[in-house]
Amino acid sequence: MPELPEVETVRQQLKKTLSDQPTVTQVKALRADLRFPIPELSGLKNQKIFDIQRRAKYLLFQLNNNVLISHLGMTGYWRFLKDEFLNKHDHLIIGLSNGKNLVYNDPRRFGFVDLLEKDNIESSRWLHHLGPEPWDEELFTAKYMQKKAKSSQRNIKVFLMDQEVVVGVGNIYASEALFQAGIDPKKKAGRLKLAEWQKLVQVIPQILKQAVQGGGTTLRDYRNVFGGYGGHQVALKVYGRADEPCVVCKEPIKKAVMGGRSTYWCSKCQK
DNA sequence: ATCATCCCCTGATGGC
DNA sequence: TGCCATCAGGGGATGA
Repeated sequence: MPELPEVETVRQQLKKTLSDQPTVTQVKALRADLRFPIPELSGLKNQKIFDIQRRAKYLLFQLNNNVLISHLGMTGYWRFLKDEFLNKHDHLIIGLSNGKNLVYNDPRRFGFVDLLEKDNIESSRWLHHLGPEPWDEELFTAKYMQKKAKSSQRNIKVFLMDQEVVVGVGNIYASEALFQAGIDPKKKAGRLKLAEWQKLVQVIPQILKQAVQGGGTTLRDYRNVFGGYGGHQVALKVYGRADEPCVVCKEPIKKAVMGGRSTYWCSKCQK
């Protein structure tokens, strides 16, 4: 479900809503596991949530002694519980000192939570292998990408979605970025010219930022913290638009499965 | 080292 | 209406 822009939207909304830095008063897991077992969370009690951060597609709840890490998988979302009514697939409730209850809902349970020790979370099992943030101008450079792709036989679409290469780009924004950069998704990553990497390195952060500004993309499941839809789906140029005319040249948009996922592109604009 | 495949799970949709 | 197949935005584990 959520790629970087959706997770970032949720982060910003959570951070704003929890700006009073509440203390955890109660934690209740309604089942034993999501994608992975839900760890013992009673230690969160009496810890203050003083910041909400993001790394890749992970949310990081910064507490006094721990970091609660949350991945939304395909269908996970956080919201604030109204009244006492629980929904189907509510799995985790975190009671807070400000009277709010934070709830995690995830129908497919591809998401998960874990509790990390505070120091060195970058070396944790969830984060240690991750590539640079696309907004990191120091690390996410054309040179870096070219080197990383040097011996890769994979096509560029699949390569861009590899979180070890660069984080946050999922299936939607990979197609969108390649359209914006004018690059054929079938092209082998190892054969891109430096100029093409430069274009991609410029376009990827741009596309992700625009999507955050649009409140993320809701195609089916994604909901923000207030239960609302994203707004960015209207701005997608190729994703989900098979057979529709290209917004630039009117050529019908192509669709094919690459790396097991639907990929959309314009065969005239992307070479 | 690199990469394809399988799999976790529910729900929406469309064809018959 | 029911039944069935297909598909969905992620990514860890496995093994070639």
